[in-house]
This record gives sequence, C-alpha cells and structure tokens, in this order.
Amino acid sequence: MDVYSQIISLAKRRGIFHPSYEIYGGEAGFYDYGPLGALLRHNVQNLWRNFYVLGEQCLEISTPVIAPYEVLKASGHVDKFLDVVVTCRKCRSAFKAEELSEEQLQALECPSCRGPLEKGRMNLMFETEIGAVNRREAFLRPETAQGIFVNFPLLYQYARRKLPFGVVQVGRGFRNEVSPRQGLYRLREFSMAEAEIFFDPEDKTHPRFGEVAGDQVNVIPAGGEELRSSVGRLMEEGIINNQALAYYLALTQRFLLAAGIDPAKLRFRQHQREEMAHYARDCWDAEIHTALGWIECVGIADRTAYDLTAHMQATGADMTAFRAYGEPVKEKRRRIVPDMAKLGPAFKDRAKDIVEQLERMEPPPEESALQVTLEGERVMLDPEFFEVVEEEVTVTGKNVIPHVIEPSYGIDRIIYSILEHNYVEAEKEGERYVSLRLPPSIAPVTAGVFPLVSKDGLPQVALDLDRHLRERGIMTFYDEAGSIGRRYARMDEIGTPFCVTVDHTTLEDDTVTVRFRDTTEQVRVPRHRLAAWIDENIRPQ
RNA sequence: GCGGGCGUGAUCUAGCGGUUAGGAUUUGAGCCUUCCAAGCUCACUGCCCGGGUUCGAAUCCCGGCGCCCGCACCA
Repeated sequence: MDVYSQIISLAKRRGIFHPSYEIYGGEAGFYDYGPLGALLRHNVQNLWRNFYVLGEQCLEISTPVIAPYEVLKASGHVDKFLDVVVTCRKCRSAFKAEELSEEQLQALECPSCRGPLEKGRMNLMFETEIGAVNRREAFLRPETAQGIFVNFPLLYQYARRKLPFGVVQVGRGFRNEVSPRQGLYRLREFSMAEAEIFFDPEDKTHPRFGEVAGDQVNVIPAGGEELRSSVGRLMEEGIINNQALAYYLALTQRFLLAAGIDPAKLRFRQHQREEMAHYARDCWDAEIHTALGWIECVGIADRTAYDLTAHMQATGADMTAFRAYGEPVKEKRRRIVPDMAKLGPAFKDRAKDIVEQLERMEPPPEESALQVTLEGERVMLDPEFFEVVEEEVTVTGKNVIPHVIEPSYGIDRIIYSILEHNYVEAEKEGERYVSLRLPPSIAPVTAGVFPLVSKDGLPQVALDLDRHLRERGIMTFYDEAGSIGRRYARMDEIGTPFCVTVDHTTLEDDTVTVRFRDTTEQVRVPRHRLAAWIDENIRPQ
C-alpha cells in the first residue's frame, strides 16, 4: 500500500479523520475529525496562534459563517468567484473553460463530438437565506477574510489608529467545489486560519524583517526556475516585491517547520498573473510535497486596497487610516466661498442645492462664471454670487486606504501533510512498525501513562499520576491492557512523544521511567518533577 | 463534470453463480506477564444503496452514492 492509503487507513482506525456521513453512503467534500484528529487540529491551530497572536501581536476575532448577499456582492465574490463550465448539448460532456483552446471556445464546437457548446457559470458559494418570512439571500462565507474587512473601522480604532496592525480569524470556510477529491485536499467545508495585515500603501516594510532576512527558502518566481536563497536576498533582487510579503513567507516557513513539515518538501511558488484570485495583485503559495504531488497549503497575497475600497464604495463607511506627516505641511488652497446674501434672495429654496454643487467643484483659475445644474437645466452662475479665496492651511497628514497582506492557511491540507511527513515505517521482528514523529507540541496525546504490570499496586500509582498530569494540563492516555511493548506501540502509532511507566522501583524511590518515542531511550524522572519535566520537553528546541 | 479502475467487520484482505461469507490485524473479557505489537481461551463486528436477471447474486446487468487515477482550479 502506498503512503497515502496507509495514512487514510491509520487516520480512520485511530480516530484522526474519516469521510463524513458514511453510514448514509458518504458525502464528497466533507470530512469528520475524530477524537485524536480534533486534538491534533486544536494543537495545530494553537501553534498557529502562538505565531500570529502571541508572536505578531495580531488581534484575533470571530465573525459569522453566514454573510448577507450585499457583503459578498461588494467583495466581488458574487460576480467573480466562478468556474466557467462549458457543456455540450449533444454528448453532454462538460469542460472547464480553461481546458479548451481559444478556437474551440470561439467556434462553440464540442471537441469530442462537434456538437453545439453551451457556456455556463457556476458560483462556488453555497447559497442560503436569512429569515423565515422575508427571506434574504445570503451565502456561507468562502473565506473568513471578509468578516475582518467589514470590521476595519472598529479594529483600526481598537489598534489605536496605527499602521501596520494585523487581525486574524481561525474558522470554517465553504466552497461548493465542482469536484472534491483526495481526502482532506479539496473540501467543501474546510478550516482556515487567515491573517489580514493592514499596511500603509506606501510603506510595506516590516519592523522585524531583520530577524528573518537570513531564512533560506525555496522559491519559484512567476515564469522562472526554482531557486534557493534567503528572503533578504530575494527582496534585494526584486524577486519578492516587498518586505511584508517576504516577511510572511519566512514566518510561514517557520510555522510549517515547527508543525513538523519537512523543509525539503516545502517551496513557495509565485502565481502567474492569470491564476491570481480576483482580489489579489501578487500571490505566493506555500506548496508542500506529498503523495498527492505539490499541494497549495498557504496563500500569501497582496490584496492591496481592493477589499476595503469595495466595502467603502458599497456602504460609505470610512475605511481609511490617517497617515501623519513627520512635519505638518502648510498648504495653499483655493476654495469657492458662496455669497449667501446674494444667492438666497436670488434662488430661494434652490440655493442650498447650488451650494452643494459649488463645494464639489474645482475653483476656476480666475473670476469667471460657473455652470450649475438646476432641475435638469444648466445655469451659468455669475462671479458675483461667490468668491474664490486663497487660504493657507496646516495639513498634519492624510487619509489613505490601507493595503492588505494576507497569509491564508488551509489547516486541513497542512494536517494531512504533517501526518505524511512524520509517518515512519520500520521493521520490528519482521513486522511493520509505525510511528508518527509529530512535534511534541502538536501531538494529540502528550504522554502515555502505564503501570508496568497490572498488579502489586502499580495501577493505582499510575492512575494517580495520570490524574496529576491531567490536572496540570497535560493530555495523557492511561493504559494497562496488554504487554508493555504493545502499549508503547499503540502510543507510537498516534505520535505520543513520551510514555511514562510506573514500575517496582517507583515504589522504592518515587521515580518513574520516561521513554522517548523516537529513540525508545529511557530516563528516570522523580515523580513530583514529572509535569515540569514534560512541559520543558514539549517546547521546540 | 468527463474517461478509466474499485467498493467484503474499525483496518487489510480471501471468495469470481450454489451449505452457516473465510483469514489476519485491531478491540473487549479472562489467564499469564518485572520495559518494547509474546502466548493461551473466549467474545463482538462485514458483502455501499436501490432495482433487474436467476430456482439461487458478495459474485452477472442497470442506476445512484462513495473512493482512487487522469484532465483542471481558488486554502
């Protein structure tokens, strides 16, 4: 059996993940996480939070999965988040538009039977409705990002009106894929962790870039060959467009390596212009090599001001940030000042309309008549009704729509990759022996706790110890069934890094053995020190 | 969606028109057991769903659902 099948089989057998609704025949594109999988995913997401919320000081929020029509209309998803599907009316073959050549599309002729082709589009969003009586159209969100963008004004305020700042959300996204496949790779409901970092559009530098500049990464620039270099160098050579993108490339690599991804099987590929999502100007994917080939697990996109501008236009909400100049600047300004004493008597109730129009106009270079529109009629307004004044104002800064750098992580794909990269098969007395060499911090169970034999009072001591560890926040698994070797094997297969055994020596000197998953080595640790010892050994070295 | 392959206990599989669907692993109970899947006894769990052909279907045919491979795409 190939690695992929081994993992799928192991995942199902040991409660990591399996297809949803199986007793009803299954539903493609949906997967359940079992007891161990839920723990594993929790740990992976927590590790991610360690990077983004603790490390980067991003603000974590949580917004609804259901979004009203207008939100996703404004964001462009209603119109652009489509797959163009071409079907033949005669032989009923269906193609994605990208598969066909220009000529075939022009001719609208089926490549297999020459029948007439029909162009159709399919939106990838799940539709739903809000309300019982007045049903309003809505969608399940295709990304968590929009929930962050629509909250920008409040978040900007919360971040004390300073750029850059980041906001993250960990949650579910939904895409009604045409053809879900390959287990956790393409799901219709999936877990994502997204960060939206708001930068001044003219300053995409990162204050801590220096810390990562030396990190070596594998990259494939658009239209170029794969190469390995430091992110600092890639920046200097212009291969990566700005520091912010480069920084998050490096940070993403650090996160993935901490999660147990094999560095040799990780690369960053820049999107070609035509494969970019509708909202992105530049995008780098972190791709991980697995039995399924290179799979995209993280997208790091420069969304520019696209989303904030869209929501600002749709709602009129202020999505700008204030950029203070170093020194206040004195600016000369010319302004039209209406003369109300004359406008009022002359135009009566239409005077207000004229004033509003004048406010939006460019001041004329000299005293001359201005054209206004009154009830659909063009009227020339003599210079006597207004004055053009020149004034000096002090400008302390200006309002800009921030640019967004978005690292977006597909948690399920990453979890599959972690399992595959840490799956180790060995021979043990002619039998296949499986270990998952997960980093201790993400392993679903941290410590197995066993009595060496189930007599002589050892189980009671071990049970007490198990309880003690759990009270200290350590996920344990107590087991007294079968030989000690079998119990170690059970723990190795689910990636438990440490096994603690209570033996007869424990009764004499109050120490226990701790056995390491990857080396099977053992050390004796005083029982009262054990929780602290485990905490210290969980940390990545 | 298209083409090809495949659906048998939790997992891996035998069975290819004819008794009560067999094995291995796992799991549970018990015996045994002083550190790496030891042994023994017992036990639980299965032919993806629906229709058809047939005296008789896990097996042949049709449809659905699911999985895998290829074509292709946003995490």
